[in-house]
Amino acid sequence: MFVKEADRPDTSPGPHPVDFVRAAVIEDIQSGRFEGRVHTRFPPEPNGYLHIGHAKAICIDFGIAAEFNGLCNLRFDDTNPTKEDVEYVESIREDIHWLGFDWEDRLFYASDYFEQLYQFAVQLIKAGKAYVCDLSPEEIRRGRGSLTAPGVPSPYRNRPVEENLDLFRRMRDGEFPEASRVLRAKIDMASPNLNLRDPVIYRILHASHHRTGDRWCIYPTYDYAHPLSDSIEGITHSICTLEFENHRPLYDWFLEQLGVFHSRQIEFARLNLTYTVMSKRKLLELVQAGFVSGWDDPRMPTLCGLRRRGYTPEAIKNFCSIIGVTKTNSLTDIALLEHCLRENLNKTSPRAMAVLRPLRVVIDNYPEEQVEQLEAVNNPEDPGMGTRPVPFSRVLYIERDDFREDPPRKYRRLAPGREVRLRYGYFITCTDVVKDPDTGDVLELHCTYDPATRGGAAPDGRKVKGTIHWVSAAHAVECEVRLYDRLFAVEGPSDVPADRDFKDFLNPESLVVLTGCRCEPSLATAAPGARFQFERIGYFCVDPDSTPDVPVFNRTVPLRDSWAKIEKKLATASR
RNA sequence: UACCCCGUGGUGUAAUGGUAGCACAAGUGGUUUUGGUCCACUCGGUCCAGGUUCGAAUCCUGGCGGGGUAGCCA
Repeated sequence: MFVKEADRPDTSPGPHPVDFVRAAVIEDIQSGRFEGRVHTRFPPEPNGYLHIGHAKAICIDFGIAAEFNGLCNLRFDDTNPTKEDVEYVESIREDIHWLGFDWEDRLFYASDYFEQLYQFAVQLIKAGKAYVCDLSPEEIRRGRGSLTAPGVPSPYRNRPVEENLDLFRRMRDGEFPEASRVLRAKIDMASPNLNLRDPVIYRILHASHHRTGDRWCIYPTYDYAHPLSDSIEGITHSICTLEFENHRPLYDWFLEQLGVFHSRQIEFARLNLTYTVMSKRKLLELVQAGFVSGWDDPRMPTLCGLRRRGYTPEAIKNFCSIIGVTKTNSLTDIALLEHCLRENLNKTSPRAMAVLRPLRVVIDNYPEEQVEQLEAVNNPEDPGMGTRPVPFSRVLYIERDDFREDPPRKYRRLAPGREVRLRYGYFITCTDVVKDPDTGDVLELHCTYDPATRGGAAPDGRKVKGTIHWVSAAHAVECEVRLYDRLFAVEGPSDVPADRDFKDFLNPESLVVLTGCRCEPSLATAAPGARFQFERIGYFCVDPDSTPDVPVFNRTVPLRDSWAKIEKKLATASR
C-alpha cells in the first residue's frame, strides 16, 4: 500500500516483507511524525571511491525515497579538508548516476552550512552548552577516562560564556595554532556512552578546503555537522551504518539543545563480501602498494572497478535488494552477487565465439579456398536480438581444453576418432594428431567434416555428445583476454590472525593475462564497455585498453561449469 | 571490565504470539546445437536454560557467543 509497485526492484509475486528501516518509515508516515514526508540523503565523504557497500546504502537511501514518493539528497560530508579532494567528488557523482539514481537539483555539501553551523555553535556557547577547551589532544584523551572509568572534567569546562565567545571567535579568526584549542559540547564526563563525554565539535585546521578555500581555519566534526546538516535540509530519515549507533544520543542531543527540526537516525549493518575487503583504508593500501592497477582495477569491489569488470547496474541493484536490510553483522557469499550478475547478463548479453587457448584444426576434406557464412543466434534467451553470420573455412582454431588425446570418463569433447559438433557449423571427426616430436605437445589436429550436417543438425538423426566453439583461422581477430578471479584466496581477508597482514592472502591468480587469443570477426569493432557472452566460457566486456589492432576483453564472470565439477570429483576419486 | 547492538539451515534473509518459508551454495535427475539457460527433486535451521501462554523463533529473566565504542576521522 505504501510501496509503489513500479519502484520495487523485487517483482516476484506474493507478500513482500518490509525491512525494519522501511517499517520505521511506514510507522512515521502513519503517525504523522513528519507530516507524511519522506526525505533521505546519501552523505559520502569525498575521500575515496565508492564501493559496493556504498551501493547498498545508495539503494536504501534513494530506493526508500522513491518508494514513498519522497526525495533523496546527495550531500558531501566534507568537514575534513585534510583528507578530501575534488577528484573524489567527481567519481562519486559519476558512480551514483551510473547506478541509475539521481539527486536532481539537490546536490549539497556540509561545507555549504559552515556559517550556519558556526552560528549554532555560538548559540550553544551562549546557552552554556559548549566551551573552548585549551587541553592538548593527549590531555583530552586522558581526561575522557576509559571504557570502565568515568572521565574527569576539563579545567576549562566552566569558562564564562563571554570568554568562550571571545575565544571561539578568535579561533575562527586564525589567532591560534592547530590543536591548541577546541570547542567542546558540555554534556556528561561520566556518561557510560563515551561519545557524550564532552565531545569535540570544532577543531582548528589551517588547511585549505576543496570548496571553501582558506575562508575557514576551524572545521566542525562529523558528530556535530551531521545532525545539523540533516536538520537544515529537512531530512526525515537519516539512514546510516551500525557504527554510528552509539552516536545517536549525541545526534539527538544537538538537535534538542538547539530546538531545530529533528531528523530520525536509523542504523543498518554494512555489507561484507567474501573474498574481498571493503574498508577504504585497505582498498587505498592495495592501490598505493601496486597490488592492483588502480581504484578501477577490475578486481576491486569499487563501483568503477566493477563497472570496468563488466558488472551491470541492474545486477548490483538486484543484489542489494536481495540481501535485505538488517542490523545483523554478516558476511555475504560473493556467489550471490555473481548469481545476480549471471542472471542479468544471460538475458542481455549477445553471444559470440572466442578461443582463449587456440589449437589449430585442419578439416582435410573441406575445399581449400572455400568460405561459408554460417548463421549464429545472438541470444537464445531473446530471439529479438537476431542472428549474425560467422565465417567458416578449412582451417579453424578450437579450445585446447576441448581436445584430449586420452579422454577421461564422461568427457564429451573431441578426441582421436571421436565426432563432435562445431557450434552452428558441422560435425567433425578427429582423424590425426600432429605432435612436436621433441616435446610431445599437440600442435595441430586433422579432422574430416560431414557436409550433410551444415548448421549443426544431422539429417540422419545421428547424435554427438559434445558441441564445441571455434573460429576460422583466416578470419579470426587476435585479441588479449584478461581472466579475473577473486582478489583474495580466503573468504575473510579482513579477519586474519593478528600476526598476519590481509595482503598475505591475496589470490596470486586473481589476474591471468592471455595473449594470442582469437575471436570471431564481429567482435573486432566492439566499443569499450560492450558486454558479450563467449559461448561455453563466460561473460566478457571490452576493456578501455583495447586498440584497433588488438581488442582487450575482461572476463566479468565465468559461466557455471558442471564439467569442472565432474573433473574435480574424478580427480579426488582416483586419489 | 562499562555501555550499546545482534544471535533462524553452510551463506543471506522471511515468519511482527498460531503450519519455520524463500534465495544462494551443495547434491541428484530431466531438457538442451553453450557441460550455459531452464525444469524437477534432495540435503540442511530457530545459541542455551528457565519463565509467561492453550500455543514462543517471536514476550520476560539469566547465561553463552559475536560485533561496536576510549580520533581534534567519518
